[in-house]
Amino acid sequence: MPVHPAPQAPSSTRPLRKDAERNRRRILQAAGEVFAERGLGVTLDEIARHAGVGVGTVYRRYPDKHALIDALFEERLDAIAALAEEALADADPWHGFVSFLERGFELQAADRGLKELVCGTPHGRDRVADARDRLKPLAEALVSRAQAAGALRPDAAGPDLPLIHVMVGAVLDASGSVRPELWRRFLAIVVDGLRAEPGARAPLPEAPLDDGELADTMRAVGGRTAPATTARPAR
Amino acid sequence: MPVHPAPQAPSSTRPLRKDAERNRRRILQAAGEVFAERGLGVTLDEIARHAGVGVGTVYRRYPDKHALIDALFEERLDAIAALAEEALADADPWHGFVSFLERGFELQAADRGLKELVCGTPHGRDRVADARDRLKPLAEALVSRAQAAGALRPDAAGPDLPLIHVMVGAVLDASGSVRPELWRRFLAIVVDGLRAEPGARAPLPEAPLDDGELADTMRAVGGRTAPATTARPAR
DNA sequence: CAAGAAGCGGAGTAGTCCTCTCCGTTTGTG
DNA sequence: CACAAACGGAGAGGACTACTCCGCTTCTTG
Repeated sequence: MPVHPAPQAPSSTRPLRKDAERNRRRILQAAGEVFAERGLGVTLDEIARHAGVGVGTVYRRYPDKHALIDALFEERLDAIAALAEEALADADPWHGFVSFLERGFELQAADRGLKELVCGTPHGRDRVADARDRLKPLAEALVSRAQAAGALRPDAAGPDLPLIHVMVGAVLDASGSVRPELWRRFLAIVVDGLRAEPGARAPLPEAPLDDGELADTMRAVGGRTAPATTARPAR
Repeated sequence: MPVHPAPQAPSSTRPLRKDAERNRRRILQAAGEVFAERGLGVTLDEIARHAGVGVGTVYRRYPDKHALIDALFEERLDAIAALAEEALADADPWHGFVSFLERGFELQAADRGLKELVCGTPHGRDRVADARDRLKPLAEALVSRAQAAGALRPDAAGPDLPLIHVMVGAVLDASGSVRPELWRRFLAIVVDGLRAEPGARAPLPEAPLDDGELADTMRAVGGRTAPATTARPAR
C-alpha cells in the first residue's frame, strides 16, 4: 500500500504540487455537493466524476471513503454543537430548546450526508461518536433548563432528543424531494406534544400533502427494501 | 399462524400432490415468520432453508418473490382496514382515532414485513396500492369525526396520518430490537401534539432510553448507508 | 530546458449479495 | 409398478461497490 502522507499537509511536509492542490480542493467541494444531495451512499467514482478527476486521484489523497467523509464533515458537526451552545444562551429556555431543534433540522434538510451522519450511519465512526459525546451534556442542559422554566413537560428527557431526530428525520427523508419544508409541520406537532402546558399553539406550518405529493412521498420512503438485519443476532 | 383459506387453486386444476401441498404450507408459514422478524429484504433462499425445502421448490410454487409476498400479506392488509372500520364504530371519536393508531403500530411492531409494506416499500405493488386506496376514505373519516368532536386539532388532516406512520415507524425500526415498546412513548408525544385541547395528558409511557440502549439504537438507525438515490434503478 | 519526481486517469480486479434456472434424483399416485 | 409430479440445491448471471495498478502527463528544480 502506497504511503498517504498528511492529507492536507499544512506544514511539515513540503507543499503539494500545484495541480495536486487544485484537485484536492475540487474533490472536497465535489464531495460536499454530492454527499449533500444524494447521501453518503454515493460511490467515490461518482464524486471523482463530479470533480472532474479520476478515481485514482481521489484515493491517492484520501485512503478510503471514510477518510474523505471525516475530512469533510468535521466542521459541520462542530456547527451542530455550536448550535446547542447558542440555544443554551437564549434568554427564553423554551425558545432556545425549540430553535435548537429547528436549526438542527434546517442543517440536515440542506445536507443529506450530514443527516445520515447524525442519524447513526456506520460511516461516522470516531469523529461522530466524539461529536455525540460533546453534544450530550448540552442537550441534557437544554432539556432541564426548559423543564425548570415550566415550559417543557417534565416527563421528557435528554435521551428523547435523538429519537425525535430519528422521527422528524424520517419525514425529511420521505418528503424531502417532494416538499422540502414539510418536516416543519411534523416537528411542530411533536413540539406541541412536548409542551408542558398547551397555552399558545400556533397553527401548523406547511399545508398537508395533497394526494399526488403523498403518493410520491410514500414511494420514496422504502426507496429499496431494507437489507434485512443480517442473520447475526448481535454484534 | 392464521387461517389458510382456500389455497389458490381450489377449483379448476387438480389438487396438488400431498407433499406439494405440505410444502406450500411450510413455505407460507416460514415466509410469514422470517418476513415478520427480519423484513422483506430476506432472500428466498433463506425462507426456503427456514421452511426446510430447496429454493427450487419455492420458485415452483411462487414465480417470484413478489408473488409470495402478495399471497402472504393480502389478509394482513385487510386487517388494517378492518381496524379503521372498528375505530370508526367507536362511540368516542377521539378514542377511536387514537386506538386506530395504537392498534396499527401494534401490528407493525409485531411484523416487520408488514411495516415495510405499509411504509411504501416497492415490493407492495398493486395489492398494497389497493389497500391504501381502501384505507384512505376511512382515515379521512376518522380524522374529521375526531375534529367534529372537538378533540383533534382542526389543522390536522387525513394525509398527515401516513407521515405519522413514517415518523413513529422510524422509532420502531431504530429501537425495535432494543426496546420493542418504545414507540408508545413517541406516539404519545405525537398524539398529545395532535390534541385540540390539552386537558388531560397522561404521563408518557415507557421510560426514556438509558445511555447503553440509546447507543444500540442509534447504531441500528443507519444500519446501512442508504443506497443514495440512484439515477435510475430501472425495473 | 531537460530529467526525474509527483501526480493523474480510469479500466480492471476482487468481493459481495441476490434472484432465479436447470436437471439428476426422489416421491406419490392410479 | 410405471411414470408424472415434485424436489433440492449448485451455480449461472447480473448488479454494484471499494479500491488498485501502471502507462502516461504535468510540474518542479537545478
